[in-house]
Amino acid sequence: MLDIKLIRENPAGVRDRLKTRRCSVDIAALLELDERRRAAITEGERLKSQRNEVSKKIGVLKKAGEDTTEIQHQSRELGEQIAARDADVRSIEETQHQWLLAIPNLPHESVPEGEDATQNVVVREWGLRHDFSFTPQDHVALSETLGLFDFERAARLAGAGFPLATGAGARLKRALIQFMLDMHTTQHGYTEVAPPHIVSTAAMIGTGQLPKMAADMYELPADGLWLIPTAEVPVTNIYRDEIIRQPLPIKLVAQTPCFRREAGAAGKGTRGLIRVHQFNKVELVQFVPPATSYAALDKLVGDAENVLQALGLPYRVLLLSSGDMSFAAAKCYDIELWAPGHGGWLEVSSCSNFESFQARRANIRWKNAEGKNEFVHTLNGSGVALPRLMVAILENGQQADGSVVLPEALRPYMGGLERLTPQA
RNA sequence: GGAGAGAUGGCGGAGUGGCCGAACGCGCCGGUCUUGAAAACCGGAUCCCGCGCAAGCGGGACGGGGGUUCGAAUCCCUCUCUCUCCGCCA
Repeated sequence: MLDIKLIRENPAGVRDRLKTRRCSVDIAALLELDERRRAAITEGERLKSQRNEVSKKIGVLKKAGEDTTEIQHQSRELGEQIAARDADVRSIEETQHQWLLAIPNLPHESVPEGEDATQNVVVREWGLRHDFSFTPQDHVALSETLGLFDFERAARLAGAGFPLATGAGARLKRALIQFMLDMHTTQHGYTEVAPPHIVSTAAMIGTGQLPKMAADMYELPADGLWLIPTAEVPVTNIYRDEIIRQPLPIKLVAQTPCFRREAGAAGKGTRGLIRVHQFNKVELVQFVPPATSYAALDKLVGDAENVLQALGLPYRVLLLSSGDMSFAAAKCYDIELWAPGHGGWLEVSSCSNFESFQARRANIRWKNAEGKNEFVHTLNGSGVALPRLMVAILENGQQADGSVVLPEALRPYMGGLERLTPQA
């Protein structure tokens, strides 16, 4: 949520920056509404001040045993006027609040202006995309011969897009989770948390999924709850409505399933594990002092990259253009893995600085150096998402004989196994 | 799911209709004393919003929301959460 004061102080600047993400807001109308809101508040407070005086007088007169019928009548009338003013204020505030909730974050000045993903900027590339002496297979074919996933039978359980890992595939998934959590907690300074996978509407509003993304999420209407689309939601909301007293930054890592309806996304290019309704993801979340949030973002991207480097997988880092960023982000880097069988890059991580956008929605503050309450900056990034990571491991590690050589760093988590071999 | 108890400032804990934003204790900040520290003593400190260049003025907040009343931390309703007991249960 943007600060209405910022909009008031620099309406043209806000409008222009929103325009770079193809969002146009009627700033003038919003400010006019704000004008009305403040006028109603001022008038209501003037009346309340009057009533307070009159009430005080009633107390004094009663104590003196005097008649207060007339003055009580006066106070009651004031009360009625106040109630009317308060109703105005509430209704205007509600309108304004809904309006502000629907406005995306302002892009940071370092974000390249662009219409969409085609204007994203490749910041760096790491690792070698090696040539195969044979035609590389895609992960669906590989996992079939290796017996890692059963896509056919999985459809019986919840339909397409809900993968069923089997045997070494299930173990690989577990090993990767363990491997990544260990790395972030022991090398990057994160504290592991294990949050609920279901959250309230308030939590979804706090991180910005609602009201905009309702159609993309699984809802439990009987309970007013939602399945999380990412651990970002429960983990960021841990500190909702709180003034954080402990020293910042707070760095948390969580591994959870993520549920996404991906409505309308089925079809080509979504085979196997590429785009699924349920997947696991290791998520990094930080609460930092505003002054350090951009340095923290760079470091956060590095934390995710370290996972891929340790696994020896070729990747590239993109700086997203203003038009391609998600609703709440001020700046965002994507990390994409090279998938030779798929023949393209696969996004496995998205690392964003939300500045105070989420903190303002979720009301997360801290005591800054001057002892003043201030909204924190929140960041998060995948570290990393599992299905596409598995795709890359399989497709990059495949051999001519159909086996897959596992990254060395992963072997201790696979009971020393060096390679996945076809089932007899 | 049923019955009961409770929710007050950073923490503990008073306060049951009218200068209560809230006694008191702890903790915190500043000062005096001290070579330094502790102790003791003195002083200070909540947050949100509106108006104002500012000094400041005003409004609101005692878990959330609503109500009664001229006036609510205090009375009523409701929701949430915590605790105790019973039931159910992986």
